[in-house]
Amino acid sequence: MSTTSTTERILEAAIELVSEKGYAAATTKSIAELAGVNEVTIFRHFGNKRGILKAIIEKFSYGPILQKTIQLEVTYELQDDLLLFSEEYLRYMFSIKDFVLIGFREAGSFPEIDEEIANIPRVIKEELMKYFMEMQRREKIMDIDVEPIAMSFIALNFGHFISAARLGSNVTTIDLTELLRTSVIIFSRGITP
Amino acid sequence: MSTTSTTERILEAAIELVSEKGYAAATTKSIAELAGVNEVTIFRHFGNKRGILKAIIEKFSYGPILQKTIQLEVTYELQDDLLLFSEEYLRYMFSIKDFVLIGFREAGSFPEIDEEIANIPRVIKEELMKYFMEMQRREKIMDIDVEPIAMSFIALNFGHFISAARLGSNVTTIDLTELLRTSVIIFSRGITP
DNA sequence: TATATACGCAAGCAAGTACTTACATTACTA
DNA sequence: TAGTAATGTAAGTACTTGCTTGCGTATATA
Repeated sequence: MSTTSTTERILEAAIELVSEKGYAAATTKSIAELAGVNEVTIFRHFGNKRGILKAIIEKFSYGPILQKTIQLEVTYELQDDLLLFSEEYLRYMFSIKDFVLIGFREAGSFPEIDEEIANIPRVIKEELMKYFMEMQRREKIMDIDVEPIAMSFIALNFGHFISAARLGSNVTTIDLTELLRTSVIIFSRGITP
Repeated sequence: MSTTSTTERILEAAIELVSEKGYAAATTKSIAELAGVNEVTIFRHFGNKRGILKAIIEKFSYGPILQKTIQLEVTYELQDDLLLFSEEYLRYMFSIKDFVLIGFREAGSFPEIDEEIANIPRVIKEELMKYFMEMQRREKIMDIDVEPIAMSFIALNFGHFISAARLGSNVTTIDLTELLRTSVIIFSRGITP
């Protein structure tokens, strides 16, 4: 037997299958098979199929990780800070990539997921706005409403994430770090007074 | 009876249900019901369930991608052009929103969709690159590789689209046109020499 | 040693699903 | 008016799916 707990193995299998095929198409039988567990064991652990997804949501919605991720060491050098943020953001998003995918897929049938997914940009927006306001105080960026600035920067990074995660090299062969560098340069110049 | 053809009514119902619940959860019975058609009629028209989705893919892949705006209405005033492009892009994306959603959901089971979805940014990228190169010739934007510039601008707009389409007002209450204006201003300044 | 806990295995059930077949009905067309 | 194409209706089939039940087995703990 493997070292990880049964519950954990079932969850991992479920995450993989649901993110790949969707909730309905990921049968309890296939999940059990991938987890190397008898199908009955799933029901003993989670009650019913919905229970698996509820457990997945709980597992990922452990928010503090996100909070920690964005609180980086700021130097108040605009370009450096934004690049660091972008890199950290993408690292985080890739670490929860499967969950984001599940979120986009099953939001209709599981409203709780929508809640969690929407929470990510909300938290990030607040943090970014604080940073931009401080930068305005130091007169290092333009003096306009910081919320659309923050939203735009998030949109930019999120766009890169989806592009890399779902389209891969189907659209461009430029690697992600290179793309990030360019877009951060553009954005920094764009909000510098 | 309604004026639209039976085939069309079935397709519309299928698009609505599949984009909302996913392919597996959208049963032929429910599609028939929504279309106001007997279930058997579906099989007479499309052979089997997969046939419906194939028809959906074909229906969308024949539509032109953006097309008109970029080539015809450019003024070579950077900010004006980019804003016009952004608005047109979002209008287009919203018009095929359901299809994009289906694409993200069922790409795993229907590789043909992935092909079509990836085609959208690819075509747009080419168009944008041409424009940026012309702008470089006119010395109106910085002289760096145009591909990452184009990719960044697409990422930015795509991010706004997803944000508006899936998160709605859960993250920000600023309306989309306002957001677009700010992000275009930032981007324009960012690539101006 | 005795008992509880966790899991596997086999069988099965009720409900749903995609899909078929056979026949009746309507509407348009030659 | 006769015939053809498109749809509805009814019934059914083969299969899958989530879930349950009953029982046997291994491991750990008291």
